[in-house]
Amino acid sequence: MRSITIKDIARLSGVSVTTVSRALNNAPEISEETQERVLRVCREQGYRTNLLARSLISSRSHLLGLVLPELANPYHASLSLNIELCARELGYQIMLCCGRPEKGQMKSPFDLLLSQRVDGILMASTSDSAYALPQNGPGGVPCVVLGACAAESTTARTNTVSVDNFMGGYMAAEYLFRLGHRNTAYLGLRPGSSTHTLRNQGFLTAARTLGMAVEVVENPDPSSSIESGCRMARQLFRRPGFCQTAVFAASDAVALGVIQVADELGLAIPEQLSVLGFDNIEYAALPNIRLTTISQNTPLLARSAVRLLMELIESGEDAVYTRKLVTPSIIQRATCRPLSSEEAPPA
Amino acid sequence: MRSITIKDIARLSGVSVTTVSRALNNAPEISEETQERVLRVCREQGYRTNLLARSLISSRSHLLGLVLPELANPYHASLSLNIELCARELGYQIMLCCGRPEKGQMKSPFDLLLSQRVDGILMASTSDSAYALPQNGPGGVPCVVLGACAAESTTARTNTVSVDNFMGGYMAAEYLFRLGHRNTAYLGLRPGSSTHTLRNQGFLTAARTLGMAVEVVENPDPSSSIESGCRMARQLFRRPGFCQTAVFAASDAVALGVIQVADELGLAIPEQLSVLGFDNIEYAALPNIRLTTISQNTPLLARSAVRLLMELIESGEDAVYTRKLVTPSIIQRATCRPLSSEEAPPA
DNA sequence: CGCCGGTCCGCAAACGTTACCAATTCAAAC
DNA sequence: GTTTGAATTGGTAACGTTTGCGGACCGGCG
Repeated sequence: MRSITIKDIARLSGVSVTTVSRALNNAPEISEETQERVLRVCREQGYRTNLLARSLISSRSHLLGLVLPELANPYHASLSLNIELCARELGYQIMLCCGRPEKGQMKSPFDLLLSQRVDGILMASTSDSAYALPQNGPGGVPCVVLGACAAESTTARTNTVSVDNFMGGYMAAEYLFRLGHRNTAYLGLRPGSSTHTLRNQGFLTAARTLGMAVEVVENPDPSSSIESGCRMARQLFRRPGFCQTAVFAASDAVALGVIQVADELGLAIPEQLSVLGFDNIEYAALPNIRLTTISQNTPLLARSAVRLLMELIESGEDAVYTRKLVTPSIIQRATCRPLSSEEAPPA
Repeated sequence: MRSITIKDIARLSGVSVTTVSRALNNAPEISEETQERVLRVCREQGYRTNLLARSLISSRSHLLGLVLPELANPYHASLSLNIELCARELGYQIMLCCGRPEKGQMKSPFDLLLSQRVDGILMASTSDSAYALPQNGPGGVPCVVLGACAAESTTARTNTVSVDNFMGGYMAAEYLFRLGHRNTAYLGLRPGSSTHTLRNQGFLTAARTLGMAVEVVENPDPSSSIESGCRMARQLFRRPGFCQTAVFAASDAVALGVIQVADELGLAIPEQLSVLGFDNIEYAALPNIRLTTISQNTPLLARSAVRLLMELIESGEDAVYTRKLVTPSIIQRATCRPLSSEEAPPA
């Protein structure tokens, strides 16, 4: 059951192990003839490099650790997938490790990954910051934190890649303005969260520049969900003098709440009200929802993170910390419509 | 930047490397006193075992390869998460590898994983069976195929773990019968797919036993989706003498289509029609859907698969192939209601 | 005193690679 | 004819562990 090694190949093709190694890594100092012969034997025997041994001696494992929060949402799924894909293209494998650091006697994800001698760590941020990175990085290898919440740790000594939430908010306002809307509402997320703050600021900044009115509705709940979207929508619709023709929900979950309430109240979307979301979660694409929304562009996010991590690994740089912002894009579906200029806002 | 090794510890605590090794693996042939001393030095120095070296010599990497299809859906996300969790509890790490075997010059996932010397491979089945396993397993290490479609490869020499689709169909019929329904419909999946066949057979078998009428609607499309659900629903509702009080949709996607069409036609759910799905996809839990459905129980599925793979690894058995079926469970939400016995079916 | 058994420890060989340094050949240059 | 140099190859020491075997020490027994 022993798998065949470089020694076997050497014996079988009548050369030394060194030569076999050279043939495999097509080193310059080997004759084409020998190389071909050796490689043929390798193929015949089904030889496979033992990467453990290679990593051991080169002290580079070409492994990347990926730390995920314990909950499985489509966002993280897509992130993981793209990360793996990009890493593999660049010659790296992904070692998975899902949250829950101190459950029972289990070691923390970081310890495990470091023991496996990963070359770097990619960490999808959790809102639950119960376990953040150890103070000075995970200890020895570079680390990139990835995702929206990463912005919160703006002072920490970490490398982060996240969506540009400010820009997203800005784009939302521009988009609605271009459609002709002049009276809009912003429905927020968990108050104080950086995601909320940035998207809000972006939206308000653009609105101010463009001269577009914004009614801000604060999220009453500690966490934002469809339910809190419902609550905010009801509150908005019942305000005296409600005249908004479009709402920007700071997350798709909130947008779904808005749609639900509008449905209940017989408010037609998009005829009477345009709704714009943020995140492009899977639900948004459902045929009976078709939510127009701002997409985080997970593939790009993933690629940027992997690239950054690569650079850190190659350079060995550990004194300078980078922060990348990825510009989101608008996914046009069916919940926003242009407003002709002579249309009066509803009473 | 060299990380500290067992040799450093040996030097620092004045013993041999052997002794340090024994202390770390708490071998019996070491005095408690020495062990404590060595371990203290390890802690002080922040020593971390180099698993590469350990794996190299023990020829057991405690690594499991996980092969996923290229598309990221919540089902696979949940699966991966649970697999990782379970594996870690049992002392194994997961090495991720996502589909797309022969894109460009990239090596196949299996080659990569085998080069990393994983102890076993877990493969989430794809409907796209373009790349199945190499004929005789992936070559050297045990492999478990996981997921619904796995049933199709019933003759192949593979170990599989999948949900018991027949039982699911059976449970569906029993459930609807117990609610009082006597006239039901079954809306199918891609014709010829094992998932469809088994769920259908299970449903029909139970219905026959119980004496419950079933109107079967075949899926017209090559792949089943919300749209095909819509089509089947329209076809059913327009049949002359339509009298069904409940439909069992063989997947949640199909069920969503049914709900949508019922909505359009003003057919109230669950008042006029009960709808039962299968899969418990994320959408099913949305507050404005609340689909009653049969759940695949991914955590259990994942655990079973990991357990099976472990057994195969430990035993070294490679001549007998196992097939595990996991019983699904019913998630009761809001789309099914009991029918009082005197209620007449709608005209 | 010699022997035995047990407890604790160290030496050195492995695991499958790569890297450094030398050795060999052969042709061209002096 | 000797030197130089390039091209190709081989031997061997690493990398950080684990493991088999043997040695040292000690207490107890005949």
